[in-house]
Amino acid sequence: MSSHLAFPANYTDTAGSYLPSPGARDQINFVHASPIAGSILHFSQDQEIYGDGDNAEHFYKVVSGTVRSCKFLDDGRRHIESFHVAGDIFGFEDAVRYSVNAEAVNDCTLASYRKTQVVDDNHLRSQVFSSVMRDLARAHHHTMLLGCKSAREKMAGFLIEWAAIEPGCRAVNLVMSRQDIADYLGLTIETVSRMMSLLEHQGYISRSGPRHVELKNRAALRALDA
Amino acid sequence: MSSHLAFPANYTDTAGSYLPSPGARDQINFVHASPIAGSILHFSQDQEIYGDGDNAEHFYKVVSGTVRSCKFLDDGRRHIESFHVAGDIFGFEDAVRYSVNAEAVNDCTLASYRKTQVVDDNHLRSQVFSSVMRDLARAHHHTMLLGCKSAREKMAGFLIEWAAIEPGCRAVNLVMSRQDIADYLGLTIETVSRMMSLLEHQGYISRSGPRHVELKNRAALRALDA
DNA sequence: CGACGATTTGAAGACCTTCAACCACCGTGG
DNA sequence: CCACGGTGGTTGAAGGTCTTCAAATCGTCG
Repeated sequence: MSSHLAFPANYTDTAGSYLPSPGARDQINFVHASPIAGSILHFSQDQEIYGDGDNAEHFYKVVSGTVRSCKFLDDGRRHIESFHVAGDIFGFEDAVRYSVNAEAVNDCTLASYRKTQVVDDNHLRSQVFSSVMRDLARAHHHTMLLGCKSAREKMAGFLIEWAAIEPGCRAVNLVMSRQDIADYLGLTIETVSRMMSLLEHQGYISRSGPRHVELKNRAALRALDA
Repeated sequence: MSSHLAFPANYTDTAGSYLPSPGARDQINFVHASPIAGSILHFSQDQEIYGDGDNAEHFYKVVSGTVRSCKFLDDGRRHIESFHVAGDIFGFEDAVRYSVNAEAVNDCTLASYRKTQVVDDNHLRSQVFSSVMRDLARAHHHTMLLGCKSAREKMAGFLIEWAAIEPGCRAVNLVMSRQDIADYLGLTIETVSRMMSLLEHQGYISRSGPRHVELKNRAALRALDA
């Protein structure tokens, strides 16, 4: 990726939401409806997709499952930058090498593309651009969660984020571990756990298993978020 | 911005750094060397450039001065998303309305463009795309600062970020107030002040006035950052 | 000089973390 | 069948970091 990567794209304005995967469903449908320009890959839980420092020749689109982008500090601290769900594109970096690790949160199926493919494929290019804009909006929302929120507000914001993935339904299925949530929110697993219990005690949510949360009062949660 | 915004661009891979304004100098030079496709505007300190919710028809390039993008929460808390310095493009949003406020940190000069201009102007489009990719990388770095760093490390990271703006020189001129720094780092002004004193006491920096900092040991600061 | 805002410093308290123990779930194997 | 061990999650108590509230100092501009 030395110098010129042609990047023409008719991009569709997605009325940018900061929430995960607005339009994710459409994109899933697209994957199924159209021939996929990339090759299909499978990864099992916690498997590395690429590593910080690897050659960033490819980027990926999630067909099914969930992927985390994370970074490790020298002393072992881990920071999760983002989660990618079905329809999301990730790994398209403006650099020779990846700056993060990408790992499968659970078993997942990905379509892989070469960065050079965006030169010829208008539709793909447009999707990549939309994806980058969406990532930017999400990253900004993430900085707000991390920068000026209490633990309870962070937890509420996280749940609202994930509730948006399945818009119809009140139940949120947390596919990631408490450690993943903690490293995403800049908390410890104990605090995450405590905040879950607190939100339940305060009537915001109810739980039927650690990873299955029902939102009892979405409006109130959203108020904590914004 | 209803649906199709043509977005073809030959973008140059800037070997993406997360630090502020890699290539800022080139872009400044470009501003001076080429006819500016946008109209020139001036803003005085603390003046609003646009507000959260305004129509996002335009975007801007900083010619001189510094701009902050920030968001206000209902209860008055403020979060600073990013600072934009000479050469940076900001306000190019994938939505009908801005999601943040943009304000002049100090007196500044901007070039303003309509979003539709990117359709015809290849060079501008390319710059916008590079800018978006750079913003994304910076936002990710910002989430890391906020998410898994102590106050001292945040302060060090911030100084390193600003030192990169004037790469040659050891002295950093902080154009923004302590409150701005605090709202960017998710700290209070008192903590920012204390960390400045601490870093000075520990020999990382020395100060000749509150906003003029000399980095005595850049390598050590960088170690705190990464 | 004097006044005002910005910054620094101090002391007490809140929130989150750390360290530790406990619980729930699940597959294995006796 | 139940005992056992392992993993992931929850809860409790003590401690540390950052915040809050308050006061002092610095800098700038009239």
